[in-house]
Amino acid sequence: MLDHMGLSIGQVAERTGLSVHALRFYEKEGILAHQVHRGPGGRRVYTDQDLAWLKMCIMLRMSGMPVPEIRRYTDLVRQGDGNELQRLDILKEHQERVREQMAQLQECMDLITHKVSVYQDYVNSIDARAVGQ
Amino acid sequence: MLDHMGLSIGQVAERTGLSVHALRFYEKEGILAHQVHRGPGGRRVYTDQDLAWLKMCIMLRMSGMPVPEIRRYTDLVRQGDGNELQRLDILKEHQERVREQMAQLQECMDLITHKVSVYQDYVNSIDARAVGQ
DNA sequence: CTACGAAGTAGAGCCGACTCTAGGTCAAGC
DNA sequence: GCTTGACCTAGAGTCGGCTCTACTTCGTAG
Repeated sequence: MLDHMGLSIGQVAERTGLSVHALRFYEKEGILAHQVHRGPGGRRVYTDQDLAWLKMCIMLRMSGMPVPEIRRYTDLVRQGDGNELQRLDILKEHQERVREQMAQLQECMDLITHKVSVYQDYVNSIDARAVGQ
Repeated sequence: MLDHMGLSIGQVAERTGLSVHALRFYEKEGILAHQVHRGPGGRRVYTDQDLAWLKMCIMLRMSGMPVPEIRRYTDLVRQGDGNELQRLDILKEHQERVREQMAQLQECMDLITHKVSVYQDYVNSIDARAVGQ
């Protein structure tokens, strides 16, 4: 086992819920802010920062940001100071998309809730009749 | 053009936002409640009910219900009265998933909003400094 | 009578995001 | 010294949901 600082890919998989495959895939896709350090035998050693960054990427993915756009954002961060406005733009755009997505979902939810209550009433009325007999 | 009742596939595509390809695909996948009537030359003629059903399917898809599950639901409806409890189950399950999805999205939204405000403040502070010079 | 546009069918292709396979290295434990 | 298990790489495969292709058939307009 590695010493107390530095996590193996398996440990990161456990902590993030991603598969080791997905972790390697993300790395290949260039969405890790800084190159992952390698330990003996060429094994990946993740820092806590790597973990934190990954967790943010997971949030972005969960909310539907495509991998290539996460890479664009990551690239900006990697390039360092001076491009904060561009980073902000990406985030704001995504924020807008998430907002729309939530509105849509809410609309769907309203419809579903309506249908559920209609069916529930119907089912209840059938039950009541059965009991009454 | 078809007479006032009955829509062509193109008209349905327009009204639903789906492509004609997608409409044929949905039909092949069996997610139309009732078989689409055919007009002269074997062309599809959609009724207003078909349209309404499609719109509901679109809501279910938008909220992430997989096509096979929409089919399961559709099959129940096609089979007619007596299986309302099963329909209700499908809807309730989906409702739960949508609820979870919205909670997740909200979590992501909170993170993004936080990051946006941090970057916004930073960008503003840079601007202020530039103006002050 | 020719051309066009909108429809039809069957089936292949595409895209994104993983997921898995094959074959290999290495350290620890029996 | 052999097995096991976690890791490595490169690249192939999968899956869902369309999307597109190829080719045909109509009905109307020029």
